[in-house]
Amino acid sequence: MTDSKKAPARPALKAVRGTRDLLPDQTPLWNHVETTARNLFARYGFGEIRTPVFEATELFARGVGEETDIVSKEMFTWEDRARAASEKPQTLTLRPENTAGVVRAYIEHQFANSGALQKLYYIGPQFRRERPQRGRYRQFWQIGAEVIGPPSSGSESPLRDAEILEMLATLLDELGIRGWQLELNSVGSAQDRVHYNETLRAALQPIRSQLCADCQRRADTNPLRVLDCKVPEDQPLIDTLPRIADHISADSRAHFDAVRAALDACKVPYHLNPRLVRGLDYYTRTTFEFTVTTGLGTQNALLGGGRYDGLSEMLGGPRAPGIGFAIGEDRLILTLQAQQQEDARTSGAASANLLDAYIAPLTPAQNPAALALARELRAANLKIEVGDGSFKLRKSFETANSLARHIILLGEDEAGSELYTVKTFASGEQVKVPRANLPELLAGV
RNA sequence: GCGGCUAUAGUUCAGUGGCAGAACGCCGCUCUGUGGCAGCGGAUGUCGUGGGUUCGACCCCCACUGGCCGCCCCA
Repeated sequence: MTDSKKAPARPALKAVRGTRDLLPDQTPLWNHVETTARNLFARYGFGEIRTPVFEATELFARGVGEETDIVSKEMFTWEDRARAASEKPQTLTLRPENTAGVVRAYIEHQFANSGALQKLYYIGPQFRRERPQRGRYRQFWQIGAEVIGPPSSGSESPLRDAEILEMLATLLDELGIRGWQLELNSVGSAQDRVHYNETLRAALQPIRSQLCADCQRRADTNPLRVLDCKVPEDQPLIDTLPRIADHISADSRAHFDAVRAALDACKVPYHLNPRLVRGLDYYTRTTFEFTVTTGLGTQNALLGGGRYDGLSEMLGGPRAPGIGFAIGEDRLILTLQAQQQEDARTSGAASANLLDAYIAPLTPAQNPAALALARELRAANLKIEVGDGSFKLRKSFETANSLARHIILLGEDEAGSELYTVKTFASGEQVKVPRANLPELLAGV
């Protein structure tokens, strides 16, 4: 080592803004969420897809929409070097969402030719250059799924919409998320949306001067977003605006009614929200959000999704209607953690994730035997930590008590005999057992 | 991207223009093959970074960076 104060002061290296480390005290919960989701998706016939974390910028520009906030100001984009002088450099982007990538893969691998309905899920990081906040990070994780295929595969069926929603309700229930609410709406077909936009624009003209500054701007740039306004004073006026539900085609209405009928049959509760507008251009017909009240502050949307009947064609592919969703995994975890804290306050119980045993060699001479014993017990699928013979016995006990349910002493007494001294912390009982009986003893509580 | 609040020990947080603090945790001892409890003792640290004001700045001012809250938007 060098002298203590010689090193020149340098700024410490830190995880960059909006990114973070997930440490061992958190990762078990993440793995639990992901395992639960994988098992559930498998039961519904979904297969996993993993697409690249970066794609050609054009994919998102065309898929998500040039005018959306995501594409216009939130993407991490850079220019890749040209490989040859004759080649133009390519503009690449870290994926801000995963649906466009999945649909790109669907087209690229000619899934449509199979004629089959594709059910695909993904779990992975996404990237958006936003101001970080609770429940909003620059690298965040989404668990999502897509159902897509040629119309002949039934991809347009309202049954698919309802199945997705029912699956999500089941997932949140299985994870133990309490108090979730499903917000449901239909924004109509692409054509419906064009017509409704004009209707809305016209209706906004006479009242726009009475609206908040943001809404006055939205009235021009994106009238649909006026419906999303949260300023209390604007609400009475917004309530007078024409509703999407009254301006969608008979087909779209029938589709939406069928989705609702199937949800009712499955007893999935939902809340019709005629103002639910989603920010990505590709959404058509059914749109939805699941919200919670615990742990997320104003970022109360746990997941969102909807139908995207025209996306494949927007990306140059065949007609392939689809529906999908993305769960904000970070937000799901925040909600679960907030719930756990609530529970801890009421019950006071905090369950520790303890190892099965801590092996304490009493002198350095026992270290090799201790490691050999650990190897044997770990092979028997037990969770084991090994101390060091230089530790004082007191320290071994203290360390063992914080890490494990049992301590195994390994000293001169034990070395000669084949009997091991094992103490169980919960009961305070201490016994001597033969080596062969160790796994059974340690596995018990 | 805009506005507000904030940054002190491993952690949670006090603090005053003049020697850097508490609790918990950590280490040691009481206690040399027996932990939890208790007592005693000890170390905590570029006071986020860089400038400025001042005889003197952890404190006041500015900038930057990070975090939190709200807006925008989204998961």
